[in-house]
Amino acid sequence: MQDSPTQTTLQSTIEEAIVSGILSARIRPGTRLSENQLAGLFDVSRTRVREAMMRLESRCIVHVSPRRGWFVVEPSAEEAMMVYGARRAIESGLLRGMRVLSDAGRAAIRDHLAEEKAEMTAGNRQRLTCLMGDFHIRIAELAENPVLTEILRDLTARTILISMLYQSDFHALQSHLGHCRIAEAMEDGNFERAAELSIEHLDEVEMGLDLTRRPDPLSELRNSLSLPPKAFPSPSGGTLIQTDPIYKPFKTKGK
Amino acid sequence: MQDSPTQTTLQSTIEEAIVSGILSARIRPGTRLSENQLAGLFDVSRTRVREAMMRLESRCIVHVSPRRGWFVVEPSAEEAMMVYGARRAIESGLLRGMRVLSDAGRAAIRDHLAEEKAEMTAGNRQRLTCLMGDFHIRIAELAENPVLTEILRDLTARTILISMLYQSDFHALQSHLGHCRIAEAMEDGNFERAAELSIEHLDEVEMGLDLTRRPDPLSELRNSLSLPPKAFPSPSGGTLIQTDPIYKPFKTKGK
DNA sequence: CTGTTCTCTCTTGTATGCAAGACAGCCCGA
DNA sequence: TCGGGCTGTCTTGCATACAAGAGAGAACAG
Repeated sequence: MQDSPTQTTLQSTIEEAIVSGILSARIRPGTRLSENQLAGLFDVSRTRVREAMMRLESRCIVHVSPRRGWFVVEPSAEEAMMVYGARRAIESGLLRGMRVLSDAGRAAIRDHLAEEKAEMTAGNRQRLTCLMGDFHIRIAELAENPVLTEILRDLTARTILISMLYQSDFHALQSHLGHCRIAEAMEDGNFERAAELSIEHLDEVEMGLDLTRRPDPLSELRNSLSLPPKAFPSPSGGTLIQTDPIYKPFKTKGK
Repeated sequence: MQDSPTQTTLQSTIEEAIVSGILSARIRPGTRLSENQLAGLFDVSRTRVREAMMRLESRCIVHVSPRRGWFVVEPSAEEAMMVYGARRAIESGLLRGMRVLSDAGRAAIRDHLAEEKAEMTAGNRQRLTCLMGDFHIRIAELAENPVLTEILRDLTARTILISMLYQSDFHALQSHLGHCRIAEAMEDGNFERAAELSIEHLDEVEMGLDLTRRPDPLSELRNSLSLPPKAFPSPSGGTLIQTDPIYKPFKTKGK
């Protein structure tokens, strides 16, 4: 009766594009996603764009303000804490439940850490944000449980949005070291220790956030003036969706 | 910018109705959900029904077979194991991360266990299935983390579908005792023990499934003949959505 | 009786059209 | 100079129309 045995949730192209845009920190929280623009970009009608948006909304990645538009979520401080809390519970539970680390898994982790290290010297913040999130997805993949992986992928997307909002300065080295410690414990086969370390790591990252800061109340103004976002250099170009001002200047009284 | 601080995912009425129908074991896996019928029932157009379906699909609760219809998912054996694996990781991680059990929480658990006990003597299997699932949602609520609660609610829904498919006989007493043990450990403040017990409990339940059995390959035929499902008495009535045969008899050459 | 083809009706897939609301800018009065 | 209403243009919300595919049943050939 089921079409595919594993039933991997097939996403629409639009959905994938937006999620991967967030996971790679190319799309900022609060970005407006216009149905018409997306429909044009992907050459489909608004109907299918809306379907993608509905799905993204149920994954808490996108949010609609009635008759104003769709926006990438800007998690509140409270929500940020919840997301970190959830990740602590899930990732630690996942690690503690592991029994063996396969050779392939060991290799994947090593490769990932090497990449983190390499990219740290390059210092590309956007790329680093993406990598730091990816580590946790890699870990989830080790458990070979697509259900968990999918859950953690969405939480990672939200985490990346959170760090774009609240992370004043980026402790890449600290994160990297945290990841190394977790990996070490895993290589030792000490998954209980790895679980504890993952909690510590997530605590550290959460502590590094400035949750008192309002999520950039000036972002709208900033966008309207076409200024670059606060702590980020303006993207080099080629972004799928630019963070446009909400309302572009009208054709001054065209007819 | 955000409309609500906690941003609780607001579901459409249709979505809620279907999920709650599953959580209360009134809707069986494989049930066809016709867009037209739902549109009629809720007095809206197909558009809104489809939106609800899209959201449910992204939550792995519903599944579309192209141009045949929407169906409540029938998780495969493999998927069933993944769901249980995910629940083990998440629920144990959640419990192990708890620090205190509030008085309100203690009361909620006690009330729930009492209700389980009461309903066991009554022996209403449908109601019991619902209660047994609810226990885990109650636990999630104790952590006061809506993100986790939502994740576990969806996993619980899928679990209920799984048990409707694979649970040959219903070990309500066994489940109830497992819940009692977990609650006891929590009341003692021994959350580590509670976490271990939750893993054991989920293992037990999973072991109680007959995953070798194909998910009722005759269900379609059975429905077409309007026979009651295998081990369940036919619902007393008042169900929101009846498990209709896929194709009702046509008006014999109406025109 | 059995298998094949055809037709007809149902289903979802997708685009489109219209309505209602939100906001920017204008105009005007104080 | 400032504030309040008006208007126009954008947005999403929602219903509807039509296209395309899937399957049941009828008709028919062997």
